[in-house]
Amino acid sequence: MLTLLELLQSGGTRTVAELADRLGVEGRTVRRYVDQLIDLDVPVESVRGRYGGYRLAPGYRLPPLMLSDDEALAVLLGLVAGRRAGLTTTENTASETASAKIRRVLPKHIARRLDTLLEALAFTDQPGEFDTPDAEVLLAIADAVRHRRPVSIRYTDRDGRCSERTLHAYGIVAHSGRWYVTGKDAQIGKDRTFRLDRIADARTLPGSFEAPVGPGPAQRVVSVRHGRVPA
DNA sequence: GGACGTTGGGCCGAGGCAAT
DNA sequence: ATTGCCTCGGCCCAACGTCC
Repeated sequence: MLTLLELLQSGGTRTVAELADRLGVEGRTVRRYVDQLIDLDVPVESVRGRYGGYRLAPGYRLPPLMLSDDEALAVLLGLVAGRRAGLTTTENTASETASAKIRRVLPKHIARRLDTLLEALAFTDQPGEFDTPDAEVLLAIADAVRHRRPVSIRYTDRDGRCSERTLHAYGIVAHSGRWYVTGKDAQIGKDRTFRLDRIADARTLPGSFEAPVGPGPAQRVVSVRHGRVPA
């Protein structure tokens, strides 16, 4: 299947006969492999009729990923722990579907051991009900932090008041199951901390700003939570 | 519209492999 | 040794798209 995926990634539309020849299997087997790739959410498109064949949907360039048993286990446990700690985006669905995909291709003996571990595993913290941030917002702000570019955000505060703000974002912090962004509110000229799940939209703006001196983003958030910096 | 090339899907049998 | 499951190959027919 991975060899088939590599052939399709080389571009163009390829017939079953050509793929079967390259793989050294029968055409019927190629169609079965394609079915399995589609089951794994690989966007393989079929084109009927003369000059038809199989091809990958435009833009799909994810390489075949080979993980050892231990690596797959580590990724799954990380996803489980991240979900439990509230460190997910888009209402947990991306994390859950990623887990399901890896779980689906795990060897049976590893899957059994994983299930055994998850049954025995307990967390000392009580599960929280966290509002997860929008993935697009998270990525846009991360990009603004990295390139020191101002970012325009639409923010709803705890009282439900909505406002447009321009932020010089210093960094993103995950704390107690929530995501925060720290930075200078350009309108009032003061450092602020915003909960990411309360930001509905984020757009990077032209220009740049100087990196602040002093504590990092995490220390700034902790200061906010202890009331030493206006929130 | 018919011929042709191609995919889609069902069915069956052979062979490999693990469990019993 | 037997059984059950899975993969693969072969065959068939239907459906679809293109070409003449």
